[in-house]
Amino acid sequence: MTSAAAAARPGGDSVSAGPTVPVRIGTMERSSATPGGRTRREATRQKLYEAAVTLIAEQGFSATTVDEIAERAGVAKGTVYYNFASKSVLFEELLRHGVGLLTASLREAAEETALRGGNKVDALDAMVRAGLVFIDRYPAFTQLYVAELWRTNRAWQSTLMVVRQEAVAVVEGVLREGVEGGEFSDEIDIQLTAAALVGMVLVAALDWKSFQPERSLDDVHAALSRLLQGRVSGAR
Amino acid sequence: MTSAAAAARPGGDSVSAGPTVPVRIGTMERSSATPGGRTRREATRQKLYEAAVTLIAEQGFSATTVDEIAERAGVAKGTVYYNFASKSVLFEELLRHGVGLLTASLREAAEETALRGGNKVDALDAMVRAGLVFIDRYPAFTQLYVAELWRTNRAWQSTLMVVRQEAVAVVEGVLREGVEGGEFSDEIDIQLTAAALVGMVLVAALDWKSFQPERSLDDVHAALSRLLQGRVSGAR
DNA sequence: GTTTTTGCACTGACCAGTCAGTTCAAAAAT
DNA sequence: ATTTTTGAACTGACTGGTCAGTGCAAAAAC
Repeated sequence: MTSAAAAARPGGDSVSAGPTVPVRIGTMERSSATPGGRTRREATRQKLYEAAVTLIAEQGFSATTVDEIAERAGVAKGTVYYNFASKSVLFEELLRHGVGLLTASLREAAEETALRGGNKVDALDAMVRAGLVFIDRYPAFTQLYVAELWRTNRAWQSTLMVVRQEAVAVVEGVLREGVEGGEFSDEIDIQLTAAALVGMVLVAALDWKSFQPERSLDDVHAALSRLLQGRVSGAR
Repeated sequence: MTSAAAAARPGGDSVSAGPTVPVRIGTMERSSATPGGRTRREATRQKLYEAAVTLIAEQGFSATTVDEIAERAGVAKGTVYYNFASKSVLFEELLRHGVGLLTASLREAAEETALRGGNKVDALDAMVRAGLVFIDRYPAFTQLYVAELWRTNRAWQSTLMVVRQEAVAVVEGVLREGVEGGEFSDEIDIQLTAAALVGMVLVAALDWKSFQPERSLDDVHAALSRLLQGRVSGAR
């Protein structure tokens, strides 16, 4: 209710006034570090992310209840609201968190290839692999992300767009450098090609996880590499 | 049947017991053929499909209410339940309807290419175009389909799998024929490659519709053709 | 002693599905 | 030709249940 006002008001009257729901904690908090180095709070949030991501991937956002999330995370419902302002906010931060991991991973793959003196096709290939590794590790997140990406009229729409662009931009960057360096035709449509490549990996990987989960990552990677490098047409 | 309804009824009840809710009518009913040739019922169902597809694409299944669907279709809520057993059933039949259209379109593209004596790459290219045409015409359906495809634990899961397989099988068929005829390497992974191709078109097309809607279909098709035929690497 | 979590009762909005009743055009009866 | 009947199609107020979010005192963790 008036939690916003209470949160905005700095301490002072700690008599009976304050539920003081801290919606957002500062990064430099002095909150005691646990043996693990993380704050207790962070650990709880992580548990909630993990619970939410699988449930929402399976059922969708609206069909997943806060009670379910709390139960699977093994915490009380009140704890969810102590840590997140609302169900939507929990979801939004989960999206940011997840795509952040992916983007970092893609970027690292591209940079590492460059350092090793690989060409742009190598970089693309490394990013395909990084994408597969990510999806292999976080299949539920991927599922949920795909399900939400092209929706409209949702609260977290803008968050999603920002975060999507960060990830796709990494691919576009490699394509652009490839064109500038003469390795790729300058007639390619960078934006559309980037989207198509992402789609290729995304859908192939989801197909892999859904229908042929026994196959190895290397195996799947090899099949996609072949397609990427145009080694499909032409027998042998 | 609960006693509540009977208790609330003031009197003068009808003789026969049955409320007789006809969920499904026989095809040879005396259902009046309207001027359009379609039955009234069919027209109503079509309106409901159209209303449901956009709403669910925007908001998702659970977040879309039956009241909303009825309102947008311009019918009363009861009419929805007169025509469909439940909200899920409406959605399920909508899925079947839509994917049926896509599958037919893909099949036609492949067959027509074969008739014209085209090779398998031509067939693939024609199917890419057919996919784009479909998405161009039914963007909301596509959106909704992608959002639901990899979910688990949902009532319509099995329906979706069946219908997905029908569509993907068309692509797999062309790839298989291509391998058998020596046009494609026999080392390609048919299932995974088909999924990747579908993903390429799907994601590129959704990107097109979402972020560059002003571009023409031909333009987008050209970009994907280039990628499909491996004309990306290699300057010029 | 401060922060975080718990447990649980509570509220109010919202929503899927129901059902008694209405409409109306075609069929049957007159 | 006119009236009556029929029943598929449709209507919308209503119900029973669900769920996001609240409030708070006490416990646990730090």
